[in-house]
Amino acid sequence: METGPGRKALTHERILETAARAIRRAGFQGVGVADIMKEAGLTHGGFYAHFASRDALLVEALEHAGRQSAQRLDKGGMLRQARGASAFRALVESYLSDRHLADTEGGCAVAALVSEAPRQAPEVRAAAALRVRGLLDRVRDSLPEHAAADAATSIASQMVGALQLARVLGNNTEGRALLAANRNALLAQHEGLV
Amino acid sequence: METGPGRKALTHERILETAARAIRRAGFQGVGVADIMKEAGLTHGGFYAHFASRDALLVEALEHAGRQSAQRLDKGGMLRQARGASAFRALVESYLSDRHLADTEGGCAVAALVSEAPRQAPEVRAAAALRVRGLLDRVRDSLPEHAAADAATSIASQMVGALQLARVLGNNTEGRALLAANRNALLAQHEGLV
DNA sequence: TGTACATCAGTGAACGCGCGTTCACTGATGTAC
DNA sequence: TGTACATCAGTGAACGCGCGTTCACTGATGTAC
Repeated sequence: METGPGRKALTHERILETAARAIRRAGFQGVGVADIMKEAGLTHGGFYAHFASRDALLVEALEHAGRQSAQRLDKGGMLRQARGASAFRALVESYLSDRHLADTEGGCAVAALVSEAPRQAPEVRAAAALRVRGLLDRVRDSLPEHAAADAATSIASQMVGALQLARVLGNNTEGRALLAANRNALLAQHEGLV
Repeated sequence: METGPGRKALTHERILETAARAIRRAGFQGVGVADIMKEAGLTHGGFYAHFASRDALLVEALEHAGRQSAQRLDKGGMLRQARGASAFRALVESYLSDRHLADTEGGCAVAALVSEAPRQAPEVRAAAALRVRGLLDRVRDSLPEHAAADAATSIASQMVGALQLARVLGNNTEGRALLAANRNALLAQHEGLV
């Protein structure tokens, strides 16, 4: 195992990576400090050498998930755009994909955690609000300049809502149909823009 | 205090009423059996004379919240329609109102609990799926018959997503602006229908 | 009418368990001389 | 080159606490005779 300076930073990153997946999978309240440390291959005692508190971890984990989503969306978007799709179509097809429906753990943190966010400690809630603004920006960036000012807001709301409703219905015909209906409606609705 | 048959049923109802508000306020995992019983004016020991388990309470509480929302929407809708609004406009203005933004506890259970629902026990999750279908039906009923088949799905997704995103941003200018943008977009978009 | 008993909603102490957090310790590495 | 010490990431036992659930009990009411 690597030692010296840099080792702790690597461990820190590993805990964050684990936590970012864990909170999306199980919710803010669904995983404990000990679970996360164990999943990261450590014992729980060392936790407070890395984070001041559980809430501090949640904040950093949200930021980590945000960076990760940005990367993922960039990659997926470029692939789809290489196949000739507009930025907007690429975003919608990626966000409302069956893959994203199934992969809560590796997907958008906003969709995975929105309804819990308002109940968290102020710092955690603030980090979640940042993530919401980030998502709004992403949607805005995918739209052409002449799009209406409110368009990004509506589209983001619909995407987040659709993914969540589909997840409650389940990763089955019913859930996927809800997702497909939203995909079609969004693409048809903004046909003029793309 | 009332006695004899009927007393237990009244208490049961009171626990449900309390629980239905509590889960919307604090989330499925945010309130304990003892909290709810205390809030209902009882001690926690009597809980299992009313419900087989905590999950059984959650199921009944979701159903209760569903009935309550239906009533509330009916009432609000009729008021607005009496003032000349279409059923669709009444629904959108009520669901995406500043009042609903502020009143998580007394509002739509779907918006309050969606992202947590997929993580609950199968029975609870099934009850949540029922509530989602109920919401979809409500939206469908507010639309004229010639509306596109997918319209209700899109609209419900957007409404749920918008309310949640606004709640993360907060009951402030930013949150209310997001709500207003969604209201405007929805009403403008479906102008032909109403 | 009055007494004895059955019913049953609700009480409160207790259970085993897992949580977030603390802390004295270990043991491998880097540094001083 | 070899020895003694400092550093520090990670360990594991322990803490106080609140959870969901159980259960023997209370005490008010309804019923039988």
